[in-house]
This record gives sequence, structure tokens and C-alpha cells, in this order.
Amino acid sequence: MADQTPSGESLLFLTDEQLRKGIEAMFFAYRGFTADPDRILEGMDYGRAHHRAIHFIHRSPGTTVSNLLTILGVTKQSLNRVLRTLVEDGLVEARVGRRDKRERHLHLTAKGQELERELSDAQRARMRAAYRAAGPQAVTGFRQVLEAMMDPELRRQYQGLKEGGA
Amino acid sequence: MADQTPSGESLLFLTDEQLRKGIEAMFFAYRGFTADPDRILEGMDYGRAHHRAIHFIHRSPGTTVSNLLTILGVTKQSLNRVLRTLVEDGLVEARVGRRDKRERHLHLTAKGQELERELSDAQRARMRAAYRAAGPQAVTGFRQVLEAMMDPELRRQYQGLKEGGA
DNA sequence: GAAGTTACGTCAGCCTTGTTGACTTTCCAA
DNA sequence: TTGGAAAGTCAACAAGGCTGACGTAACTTC
Repeated sequence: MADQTPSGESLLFLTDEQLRKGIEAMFFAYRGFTADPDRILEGMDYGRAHHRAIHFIHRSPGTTVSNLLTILGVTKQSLNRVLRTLVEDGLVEARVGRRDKRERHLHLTAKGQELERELSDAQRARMRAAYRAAGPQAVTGFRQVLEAMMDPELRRQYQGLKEGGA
Repeated sequence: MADQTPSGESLLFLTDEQLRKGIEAMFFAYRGFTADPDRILEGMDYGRAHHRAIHFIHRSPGTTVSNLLTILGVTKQSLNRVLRTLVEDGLVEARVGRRDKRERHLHLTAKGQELERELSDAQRARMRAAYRAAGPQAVTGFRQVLEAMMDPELRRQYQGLKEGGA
């Protein structure tokens, strides 16, 4: 359909067929992306929602519940259910804020860190294999396209992670 | 941690931190990836599951129920619930097989094609914007990493799509 | 032609994870 | 002191996964 080359460079990569392949690649790759943690979690009483909470608490120790709410993009009731079981099971500690006692600052316990490690080891192993197979240049492109695909607010959160801690 | 360069080339792209960023990029990008179709679907009685069915029926017209089952990786009860509503609402037609009358060959009706177009226009628009922003070289890398991330069986299905039709 | 297998549909029941709405408690800040 | 933000809780519900069991038609094999 659109295979003219207005600039010097071919725009064949923007054809509907190429875009469709990209869409399907996202679909199948995301299945692989979540497969390993899902396997570890099944049988334990946890699911993907617990994994996400654990991941971002690990990433930003001391983060508050509402921070987490924003990052995960779910309702507080949904998050609360997940968080409650993690606290009950002793994987997450919710410390009352010192300056603002309404806030709960979230930390992984030793037990929580153990599960986090198990989950992220599995997920990183797959990423590492994929990165290695594709090479550094491909990885750069991978990250560029993914960033461009995010909603602007999410992109800001993604880029701002790491400063997000307590 | 692993910043030595055993081959000529830097392996900094394989550090845990880089891998973690990649994991988070997948998470946030997938949210963006599904956001537009989700928005269109909400309010109609359909969800992401209907979208996936419609997508792959469009992609491989005449595909059978069990083909779809394999591609989507869900149970037949799950798929059936979705398919039933799509057939009832006149978006999908299930034709009894000519050679093997046990099979149902799935096709989109005109109405189904209309919704498919609306959904994929939105999703492609986002992909196109991302592709354009990142450039053709980045897109190549993007696809390479995603393919490497898939489970081998899924990768074969991904690559084999397009031949999958009736 | 009988027996077994395959493809599909369906009933019933369960789980996770999301939603909305209403309400309370705590506590900071104007 | 009062308004509002942060957090938690209860109840109810929906989508979309899952398992297990069962039925039927049609194809395949002996």
C-alpha cells in the first residue's frame, strides 16, 4: 500500500503487514515473558498481580501504597487484596510513615526478597538469552520501540523509576 | 557486575540493571499496546479475549476451532464462551467443514470485519507511530528480541502464521 | 459393521484479578 | 477546627482464565 520512498529511505517497514507482524510479535513474546514467573507462582497462592507488586516494591523500597497504585494502574481495592496477603504471609512489611503516619512504606522482608530473586532470576534468564541472541544493537532498537509505544504518562514513570524510592 | 569484555564487544547490555529495564519496558509497553483496543471494546460487551479471537480469525480466515485453541493457548471452554457470543452477535460465521464435517471453519462476517478494522486501525496507528519514531533499524532489533523471547513452539506458530488458513 | 478417536459444544463450578460504591479512621495543613 | 488526602475495609459484581464430566456427530481403523 504505502511503499513509495518520500525520503531517501524505504518505508516498507511501515506497511500494514509489517505492523501486523509486530503486533503479533508483542502478543507471543509477552506470553513467553510471563511464562516463567507464572510457572513458579502457580501452586503457591500467588499470581501475576503479586509478582508485579513484589517487583516494584523491590525496585523502589519504601514506596507508598499510592505510588504503587499509580505505577500498576489498578484500583486500591485490587492492590489492597494482593498486598494484604503478602503482608499476612510475611513477604512484605508495611511501615507506618515517620513524617506522615498515614502513609505505609512498603519493604520486602527477607522472605519476600527470596521470592523476588527467584522470580526475577527466571525472568532475567529469559531476557538475557533473548538479548544475547539478538545482540546489543537489536536491544537498543527493542528498547526504543517499546518506549515509543508507551502512553506518555507511563513513559515518564518508566523513565523515572529508580528515583521513586523513599 | 559483569562488565568485562571477553569478546571484542561490550557486554554492558547484559547487566542485571539493563535486563531489569527491559523487563519494565515490556510491562509498560504492553499496557500501551492494549490500551486503544481496550478503550474501543469497553462499553461494547466484548473484551480482550474477543479481540484476540477476531484478530486471528481475520488473519487466518477459515481456521478451525482447534487451530485457534492452539494459537491462543486457552481451553476450549474459555474460547467457546467468546466464540459463542461472537457468532450470536453475527460477527463470526462458523461454517461446517466440507471435507471433515466435524470441523468448524471460522470467518468474519461483514460486521465482524468492520470491528476488526476499527480495532486494528487503532492498534496499528500506535505501532506505526512507534515504528516511525524509532526508525527501521530499531524495528529490526525490536522484532529480533521479541522473537528470541518467545517459547520455541510459540515462535514456530508466530512464524508459521499466514500459511495457517483454510 | 463395530469400536475407537477426534472435533466440537456445553453444563457446572472454581479462581484470580479487575471493577464500582460506600464508609471509616487517621492525620496533615490551612 | 475543619477540610481533604491517605489508607483500609466491606460488599457485590464481571471478565476471563481453569478443571472435570458428559454428549454427539463424524471420521478412522480393524
